[in-house]
Amino acid sequence: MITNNSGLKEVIASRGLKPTAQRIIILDHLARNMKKHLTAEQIHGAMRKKTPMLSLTTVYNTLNSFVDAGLVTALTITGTEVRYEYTTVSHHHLLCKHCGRIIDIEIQCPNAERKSINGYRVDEVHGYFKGVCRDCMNKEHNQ
Amino acid sequence: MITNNSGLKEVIASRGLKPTAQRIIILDHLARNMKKHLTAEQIHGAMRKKTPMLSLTTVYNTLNSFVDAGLVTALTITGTEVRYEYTTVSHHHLLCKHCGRIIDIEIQCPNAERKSINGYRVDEVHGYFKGVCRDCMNKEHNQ
DNA sequence: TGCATGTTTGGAATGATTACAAACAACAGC
DNA sequence: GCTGTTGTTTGTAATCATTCCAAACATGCA
Repeated sequence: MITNNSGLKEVIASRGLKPTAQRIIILDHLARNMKKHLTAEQIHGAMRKKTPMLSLTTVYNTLNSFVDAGLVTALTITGTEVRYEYTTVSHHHLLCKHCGRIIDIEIQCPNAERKSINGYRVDEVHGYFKGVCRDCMNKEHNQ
Repeated sequence: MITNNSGLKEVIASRGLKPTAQRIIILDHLARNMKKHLTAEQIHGAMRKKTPMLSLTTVYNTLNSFVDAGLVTALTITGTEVRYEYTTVSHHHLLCKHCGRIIDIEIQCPNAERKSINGYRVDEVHGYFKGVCRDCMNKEHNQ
């Protein structure tokens, strides 16, 4: 298996999680597909080729551990399934109502880094838009 | 049944939907519980007392129609179930990770009214925070 | 070597939501 | 007042993402 796991082991351990083989390959896959916002099912499907013994339950367990540890962000935009993203910089998202894609949106947001609001403690900030992406608008236009 | 349905019929009709008895009582219930962010199940449970024949499927159908018509907002914050809100003014939300409540957040947001971003068409803007509400922080503190 | 703890596994269970087909209601044209 | 059409409601069954659970496994420490 050709993997460039440099650092991932340490990243996992630094959050207090055991860097097991399963956790490393899952985080590696997320790191290689940063813009894709994959579902647990998709991750499991992609890993199956190289690691057929990896169970779907382990994928769910691992993703939940990563989210709890603040390593990965869970996006609940669609309402039907959770999409996972390896966290780098805080940013917003757009869900295209036509093709279902989720697109990263780099936009100025004064609330993105807030740690408290009206006396509430804030741990996560999520901003997302629903609309139609450029590709789908062009398709629409050409019909 | 003491209902003040004044206007609801017209509101429903104005969006191109037939103002059936079921639709009116569901919208009435949402209008009376604006801050509660109810689930379909909760709405169905509350209506059952007065209207035992109302089916859960109808509640789902009705809410979906309302959301499609832009009359009601679907909140997919929790990731486990959709919560519905009778739309008035655009605002943000906070999900308390301890008690599970969703709280309206009135906050200045320069992106709340945007109709397009980077060439994408924007139909809905959602901003939400995950953290801990004041009540739960106090409880924590007193332990 | 043996025990303790945390992880993985697969199959079964759960729970929210949708699909489906039959019954129903409203309403236009006759 | 009847009849057909269209959209709505209903209940049950199906779907699908996710979690539960108990057994097998891995790791590391006494």
